[in-house]
Amino acid sequence: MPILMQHVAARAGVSVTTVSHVLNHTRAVAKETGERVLRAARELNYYTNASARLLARGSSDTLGLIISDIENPFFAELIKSFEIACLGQGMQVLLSTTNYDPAQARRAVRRMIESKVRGVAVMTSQLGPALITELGASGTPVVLLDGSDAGPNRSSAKISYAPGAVEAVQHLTELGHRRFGIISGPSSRVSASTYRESLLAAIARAGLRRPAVLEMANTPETGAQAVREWISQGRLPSAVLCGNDLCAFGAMGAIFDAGLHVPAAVSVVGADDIAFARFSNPPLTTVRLPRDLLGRTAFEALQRILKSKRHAGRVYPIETQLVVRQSTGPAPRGKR
Amino acid sequence: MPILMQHVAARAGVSVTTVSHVLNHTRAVAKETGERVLRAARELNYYTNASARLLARGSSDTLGLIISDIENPFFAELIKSFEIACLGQGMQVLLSTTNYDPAQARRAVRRMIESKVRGVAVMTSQLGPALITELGASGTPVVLLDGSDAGPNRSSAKISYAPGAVEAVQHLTELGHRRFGIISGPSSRVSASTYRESLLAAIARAGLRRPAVLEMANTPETGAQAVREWISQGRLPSAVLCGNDLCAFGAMGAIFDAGLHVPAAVSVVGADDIAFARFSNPPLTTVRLPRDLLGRTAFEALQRILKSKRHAGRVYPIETQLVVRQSTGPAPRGKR
DNA sequence: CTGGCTTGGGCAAGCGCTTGCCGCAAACGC
DNA sequence: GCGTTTGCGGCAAGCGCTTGCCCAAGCCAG
Repeated sequence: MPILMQHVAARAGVSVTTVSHVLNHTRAVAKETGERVLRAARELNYYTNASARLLARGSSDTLGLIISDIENPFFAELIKSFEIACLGQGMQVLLSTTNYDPAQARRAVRRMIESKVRGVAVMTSQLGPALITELGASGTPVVLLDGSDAGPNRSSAKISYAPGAVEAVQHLTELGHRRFGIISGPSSRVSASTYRESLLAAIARAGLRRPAVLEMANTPETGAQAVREWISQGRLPSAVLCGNDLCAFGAMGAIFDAGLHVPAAVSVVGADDIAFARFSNPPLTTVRLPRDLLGRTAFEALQRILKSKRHAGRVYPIETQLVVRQSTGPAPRGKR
Repeated sequence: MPILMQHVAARAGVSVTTVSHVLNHTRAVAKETGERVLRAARELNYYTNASARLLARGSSDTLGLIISDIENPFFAELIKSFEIACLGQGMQVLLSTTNYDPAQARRAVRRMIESKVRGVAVMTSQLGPALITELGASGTPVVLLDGSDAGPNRSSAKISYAPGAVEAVQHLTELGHRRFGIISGPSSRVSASTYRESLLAAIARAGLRRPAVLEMANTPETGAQAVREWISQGRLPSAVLCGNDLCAFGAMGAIFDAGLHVPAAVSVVGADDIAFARFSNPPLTTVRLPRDLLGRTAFEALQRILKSKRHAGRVYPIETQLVVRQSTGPAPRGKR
């Protein structure tokens, strides 16, 4: 039913070999012949059969991208920068999400391998080591987000939270804050606990006592819940550091709901710096994790592995940085 | 190099035929044989070659999804609900974005056709009629977002903005507002102009004079710009209706920057009801477009076409609805 | 005139899987 | 006791494209 290469060949009066070569620019063809082929293809509305091509070629021009939750704008922005980088080099992106579900993660990995992607960027730290190993065993180059060691066919982006965490704490102490609170993401997420530890270390180094730490889910709902909890206990810190921006939004909302003002009564710091952070009210001070850089880096890391003879991987450091906006201000008197 | 079906067959002591049938549950096989095959596959770490399978089968279990901008949370949420619906039925999603770029849109469409997806949900109204026709010509079932007529192999979600628009205007007039302003999305987007017209109609029906209309890009930046423009002309409306939530956030930001208060000085209404609308400050009153319903509907529409003998399409109405939160309030005295 | 090169293009063997068709036993029906 | 199911499983022909190998013709130098 569909138009095949043979039809194009017939119409152009050449063999399928020639059609294939013309379509793929894969060997010199007389100008006039090439034009005839192209014209025939256009007139017949020909589409190559991607699977036949892939099967014959044995390798695709696609890179896989595995993320956890597409609803989190952080990932959305990451996807975009990764995609732009790919498209720019004529490659395609095959996206799969895990939604933090191990079964879905397994399927995502299988899909990547079965689709013969050239490499995959695993932009979630949720994918267990077993799955990573599986990818490795299949010989697929991988870029990880968990800062783990690089190796053959494996690179890794190591996000260093320390600089941002230190800046944030310093910023806050300079504003007179002494009583900190941390609303951390779930410890099961490596990124979450790493960030929390960086924060804790920075606070300790500043000579302050250990802050209250609540482990939540990094969602607006739980951010709000954490604040309510503190309030009900009568121990709301004057500065709260959140596991991500979403959580910070929820926290700010709960603070307002309690009749308090940000930053007059309490300062709030987020993490990630998603696009919305600029548009919240007040605009959110946050520890920025450069998503666009991350996407581009993931792509380049993959490219580099693919091009290197020995498929050697590397660790790519990604630095965080504090972005000061208006959700942080001087500590309220007497409450410091 | 990779493990093929023949290897599994050899190890299980059967033919590739049997392996294939076991793996696909496609014909009865002695229990014991089946187990041997499965075990062999597991031990060898076998992965099906997706392209070979697709080529042999001739049809995939994948649905395409084309959206414009993944950074817009509206789409992210749509993707998620579509994906969940697909996964629930054992289908996969192939996502492509256009980024409002015609060239990329072309590539997205080609990719869908070449990948032999079973159907594609075109969740952007940006894809020109030419491309839609192209999809149609290839015999791919399609669900559109533009409310265009249904037909063979083509269904369409018709978003009716009217109910939400009417509710919004009514809500605002009940609060005493008389001077409206509309920050519309670009007329080139069908959805944007449809919404604007619905708003205009509702305002006219309320017996009010034609509001100021500014055509912008539906981004926070341009939302802010629109407000600044009105302020500098000294004609800021008491109620502003925005083309989407992003734009509303920008508008609210600009209003605050001008030292005014939302909703005391001016009421703001968004559109879409993205997740963030609940977490802005004040939480945004907005005309909700049910994304999750949209995603599910798109999936079901495709399924229905695929199952129906005559591949008949339908129009699926999607209703909007006002969600009142705190960015709207009584019109300021003397300014109504 | 001839051997070697270059240019243009066709033949056909795969790529790894699915599936219609068929064969073989054992079980069954009468 | 013999045809007929029934259960199980193999053979091999594709699916539509890519690509190594080969051939023909034209051209130039020797």
